[in-house]
Amino acid sequence: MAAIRLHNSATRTKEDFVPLNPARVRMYVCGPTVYDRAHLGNARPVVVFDVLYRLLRHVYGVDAVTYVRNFTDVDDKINAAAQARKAAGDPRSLEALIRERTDETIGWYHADMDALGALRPTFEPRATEFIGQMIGMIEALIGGGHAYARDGHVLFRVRSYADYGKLSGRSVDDMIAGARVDVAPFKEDPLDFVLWKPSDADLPGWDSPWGRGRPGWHIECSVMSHELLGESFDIHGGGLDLQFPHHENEIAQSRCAHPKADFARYWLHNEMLQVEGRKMSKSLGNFFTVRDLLDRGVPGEVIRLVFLGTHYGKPMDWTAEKAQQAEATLRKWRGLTEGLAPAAPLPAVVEALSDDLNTAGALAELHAAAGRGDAAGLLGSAQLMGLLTADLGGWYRRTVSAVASEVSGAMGSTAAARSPLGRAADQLQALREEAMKTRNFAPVDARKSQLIAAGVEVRMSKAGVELVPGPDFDPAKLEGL
RNA sequence: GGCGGGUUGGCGGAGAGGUUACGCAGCGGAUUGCAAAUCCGUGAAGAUCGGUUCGAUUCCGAUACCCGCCUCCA
Repeated sequence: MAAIRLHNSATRTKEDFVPLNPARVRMYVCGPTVYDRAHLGNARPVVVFDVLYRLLRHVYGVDAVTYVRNFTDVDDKINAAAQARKAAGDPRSLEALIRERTDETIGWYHADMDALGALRPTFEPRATEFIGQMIGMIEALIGGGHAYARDGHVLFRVRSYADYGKLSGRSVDDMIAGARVDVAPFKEDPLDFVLWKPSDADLPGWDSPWGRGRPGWHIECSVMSHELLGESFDIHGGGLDLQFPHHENEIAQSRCAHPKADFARYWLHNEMLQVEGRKMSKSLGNFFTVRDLLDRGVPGEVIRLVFLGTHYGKPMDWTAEKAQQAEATLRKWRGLTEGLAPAAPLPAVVEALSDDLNTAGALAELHAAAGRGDAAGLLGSAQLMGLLTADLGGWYRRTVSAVASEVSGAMGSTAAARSPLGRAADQLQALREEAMKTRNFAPVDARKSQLIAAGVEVRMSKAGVELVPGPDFDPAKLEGL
């Protein structure tokens, strides 16, 4: 079995992955703040770490891997959404409105990520379910001299952790010199960050030794990873934008609260997503959600394949052209593998994935397998990457080709039972057989043009007629034919 | 301003100090009533300038350009 090698952000080198316990491989990935639909950028870490999850399950066994991805359901944007509904006259309590909003968003998130073929993590904890443990960890940090309470706030004392900045390659002094943010008066040091902050009456809050309040952002991940994975675990992942300050702060909290433990041993960060060469942003008008793409008819499997074409450590550019190419590739592969049983994943594919998730290299091996006609190997390997699975094949089955009945005489009673596309294929076949006798191909060409105009790909050969609906297929245009 | 990453053929995008990446597009051929699809074959690269080396696109340095983070966006 090829050893897995991963680029560890903490050491900036590619290292052999050696789990603390091969029978219990543990991975934590920072999940979404559930205030709205996931945008396309949110989907990248989901797909990246889904591939890693699948690889770890393949290597260590399905039951040997524990994958935790949290939901952040305490957040000012969530509060704002709930307050807006309350202001609009909703009689329910703020807590009920927040819960409704986060429940709804989590449902969307699950539906959208399922559509990308991402397996559900082993645990998906919500921050609000761990408030008590957060208060406990904050108290421990205060007790250890790593945090202090001021005016209802509790702040982490950054100077108390010597390695602060190590993960992201920053020095505390440089950051203070370049700081752009106004420093709150209750901070001992400009970089100290909030562990707990007070809530007034129209904000959600929990009772604590420091008054009614709510947790800061970073503490939840330290607490939930500790509760579900322990003081030391193997992999911690997330987007590169989280490296600082979020992950830096997580490390500081966790290592100060549990000084004898490693916390996370391998840090993986995926690079950001761009759209047509530019940062995705609302102001540039290129902002869209996963659901937007799915509704526009881009299958989740296509999104997934586009993502896997770029190594996770490099910025990925989403383009319409890539989506088209990916769809063509999947159409071809699904055609090759339809109805087959998957073989074991090809060693070359496992090897590529084991080399720091070289998904682009693995895809090249898939192409090679297709080229040499190893359809079962292609299928098994693709499924290891979450592609060509039964769950993701709906879009393909809906556009599966219609082949004309062998003999024109068979059209009679069976024609009515065939799909519109099947009937069109039968008709074209009949026209063609007639034309082969008369040598007048004009009627065939005319019908062919109509079908192409309806978004259908027309294939004619000695074997017969085959109609394949393309991405622009419009069944309504077949009606009049 | 501080820190980090990147620059590969028409496009996308990998690995490897010396040997074909791969996909799409292009070109040639097979096939086809014509096409499409499919199959076979094929040209094309390594931002710039230096250095190390027998040899670098691959290692080191500089320059240019691009991008990200520093603002509770993955």
